[in-house]
Amino acid sequence: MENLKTKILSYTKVDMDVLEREMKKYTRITLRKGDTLLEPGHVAAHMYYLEKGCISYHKEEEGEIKVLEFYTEDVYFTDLLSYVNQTPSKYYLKALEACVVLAVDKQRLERSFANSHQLERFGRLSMQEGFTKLLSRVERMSIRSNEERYLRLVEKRPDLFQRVPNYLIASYLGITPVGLSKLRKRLSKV
Amino acid sequence: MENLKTKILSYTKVDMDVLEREMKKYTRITLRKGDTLLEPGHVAAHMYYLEKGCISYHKEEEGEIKVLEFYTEDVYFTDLLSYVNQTPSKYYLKALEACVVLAVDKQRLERSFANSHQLERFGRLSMQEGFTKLLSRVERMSIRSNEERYLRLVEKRPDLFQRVPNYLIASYLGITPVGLSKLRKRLSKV
DNA sequence: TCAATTTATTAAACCAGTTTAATGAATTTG
DNA sequence: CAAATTCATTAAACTGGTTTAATAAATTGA
Repeated sequence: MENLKTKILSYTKVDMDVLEREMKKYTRITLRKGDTLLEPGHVAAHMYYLEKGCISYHKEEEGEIKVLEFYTEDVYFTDLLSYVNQTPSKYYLKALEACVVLAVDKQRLERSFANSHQLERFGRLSMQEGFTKLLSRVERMSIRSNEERYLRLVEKRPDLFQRVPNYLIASYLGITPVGLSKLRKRLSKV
Repeated sequence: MENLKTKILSYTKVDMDVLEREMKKYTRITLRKGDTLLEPGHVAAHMYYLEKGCISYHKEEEGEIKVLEFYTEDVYFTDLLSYVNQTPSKYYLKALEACVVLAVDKQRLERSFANSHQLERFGRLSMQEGFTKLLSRVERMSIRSNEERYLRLVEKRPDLFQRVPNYLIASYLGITPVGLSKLRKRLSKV
């Protein structure tokens, strides 16, 4: 749990005894490639911390996949839309590789926040960080040409191309696998 | 300040004396159409609450406008990327109509959070709400066809079409004004 | 209120990405 | 390890949006 502790402390000071007690609330889950952490119709009851691996946050409708986000090491994630309102999710959280995840359920986490100003503060700041990251994503999505969006992704998250299949990258970029293939070919010619 | 108080209390309980003291930290700013609250190169020093009007959060590069968000009544807003890291902004926050805005500077707000667990909690929950709203935006952006994205916007934020010029709507949707015009014509024919 | 400016529409030529389908490469699994 | 499945590329025909430019409509402001 060292990475998680370090993560929390990177946001704000938390007393060691509080932090140790907090760690006890998390359970470690190991996932094999293809395993599902959340699927449509279910309510997201947990907040997750990704110790190891890569998770896709995506929708599947009419046989089409729409990737909203790829999560990689040392980030918090869940389906926030379902988690916040405790409504059925429309999304999948699926392991793209073998993963190790730390899970804490919402009630417990809320209780921690209520009982400790320090942890509440950590909660606010980590939420803020997630927000700014998503804002960068929107910034990148708002680029009109596929080519520029692709190049930006190569620049910002080069690791994804090693660990995520091409057709999911295409979906993340908002194009078809065929479109991505043509785009790459065009780029390699110049 | 009644709307703002109600907003804060909708997130969590805050003692009246704390709330009243908090209100004193906000200053009311009135903007005329076209006025700028933040421009590129400047650091976002304030968090804002929009009492009245409509604000665009956008970028201007090579004569092209890219709208990331439209803010309307009773939401918090700022350039979070600049605000959080205190780095120069790349964006504009501009009044699309006459606006009334409440502003509080970051230092003061941070001090409030540090001094009051209740306010810290409010900070966390309002950040969470902003996050989920942005997530819905990403969800809508990830729709591939312009037509569906347009119809979704008509459904979700019909008011925007009354108060925002068409070419900004087009930018928000990720297409050109010409493209939007053609799209509307096609839809009206069916 | 009229002139100046900004915004919206239309047209025409063009192009990047889509769809469908086929082939080949790579990965998974019994 | 071979067979089955999944994934990536290519081709061809098509389509929806782009660019550029011109005109019309609406808004602004002197």
